[in-house]
Amino acid sequence: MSDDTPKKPRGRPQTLDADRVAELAMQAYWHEGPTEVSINALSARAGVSKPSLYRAFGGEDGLTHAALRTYAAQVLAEVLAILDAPDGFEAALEGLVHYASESPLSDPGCLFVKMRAARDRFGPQTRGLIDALADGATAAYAAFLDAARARGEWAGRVPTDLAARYLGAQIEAALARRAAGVPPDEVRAVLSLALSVLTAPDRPDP
Amino acid sequence: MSDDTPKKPRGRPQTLDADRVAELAMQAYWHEGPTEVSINALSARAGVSKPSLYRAFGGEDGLTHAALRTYAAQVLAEVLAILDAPDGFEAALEGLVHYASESPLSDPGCLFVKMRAARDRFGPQTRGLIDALADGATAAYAAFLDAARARGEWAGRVPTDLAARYLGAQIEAALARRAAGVPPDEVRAVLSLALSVLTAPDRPDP
DNA sequence: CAGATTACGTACCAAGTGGTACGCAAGTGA
DNA sequence: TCACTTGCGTACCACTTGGTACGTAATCTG
Repeated sequence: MSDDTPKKPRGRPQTLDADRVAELAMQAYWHEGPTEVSINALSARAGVSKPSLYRAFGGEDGLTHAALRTYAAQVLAEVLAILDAPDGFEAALEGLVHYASESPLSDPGCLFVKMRAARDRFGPQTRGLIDALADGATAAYAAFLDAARARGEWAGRVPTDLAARYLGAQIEAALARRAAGVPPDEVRAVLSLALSVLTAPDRPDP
Repeated sequence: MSDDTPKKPRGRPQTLDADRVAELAMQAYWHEGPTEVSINALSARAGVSKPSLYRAFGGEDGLTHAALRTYAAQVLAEVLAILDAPDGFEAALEGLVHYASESPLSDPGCLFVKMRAARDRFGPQTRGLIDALADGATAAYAAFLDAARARGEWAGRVPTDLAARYLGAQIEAALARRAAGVPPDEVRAVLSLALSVLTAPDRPDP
């Protein structure tokens, strides 16, 4: 309760809704590819002048950062929540497969995957966020696998950290193929086959 | 023997070596990414004027087409030759894994994969070549698997065409991860794990 | 009301993009 | 020698990119 005074600002009232613009930018980057959408086009589409954009986000880096932040809060969080599903290991895996191959949510691919692929086109803020999200994702995968192993639902002989990386790589590849226009059934077939490595029992040693 | 006369051309002699320029363009696109290299930069680097480039290749589409053509003849052909190795199925697979994960040849990734990912940034010629090469690759994979099955070296229960798509997808993903800077050992570990689906014996039905 | 303060958009900037008009050099044939 | 043909590069084109200088409109304080 130190700075509780909601004193009105003095000058002209602000009419730009930064959240709305960030959301719009996210959609554009997501569906059309982050390298395909220019600031010029974006400001025109949002009905906002370019200087206003720069005032609100401080440049392209700030804009891409805000867009990715929005995407993470809005989409990635929901996806990672699949891992905490109460139906057990195989059900969570099935949820992941569904998300990455068939869900209309990822029909245009995944903004995070796309931005990760074009990582060095972005400024330092955005790069930092990309890296942080990547770390968070693999950590979440690892925790998921650890928990499953502890609960006895997963008995794979593959080390947990390799399995986590594997899981991440396969999901990412599926999302990339999705964005490239591969039909969902095919993406699903390939992804299921790949993940069967985790669910299938080990081959007996000869 | 209809047009056998090697009559000298009439005008100024040509000094531009189109093959050399195509090779140079291929290297640049390959190592720096096909969308990162502009015609301006390329013509400067090749010590050739821009109009000369346009005369020789007829525009950006022609240039990217020539570069990819060069890459296909020079690199992809050699890679596909791995599939015909006389040491058998597993050896050929091992060769593929080595190529896609550790070989310095694919340290900068694969130009074909990169161009396929940015497919719709290119003109019709280049797009056509990309599609043709993609079809050729999956056909080669399918033929490889068919032959292995016929020879009795592969007894996987997975249908051949799915296995071919799977193989292609995994190789492509490995090359993409390679280009993204993932360390070779990690790429290899993930790729080997993925391909173990093909080599491991089937799980017995319960 | 006057003056300070703030956010707004017009109109610009330099740099880079793919692409080309055109004059000139370097040869061949008559 | 002289016309003709051909390849070459300078110097430009229109357009897009990310980014900004600056005048002005809208509000609060005095």
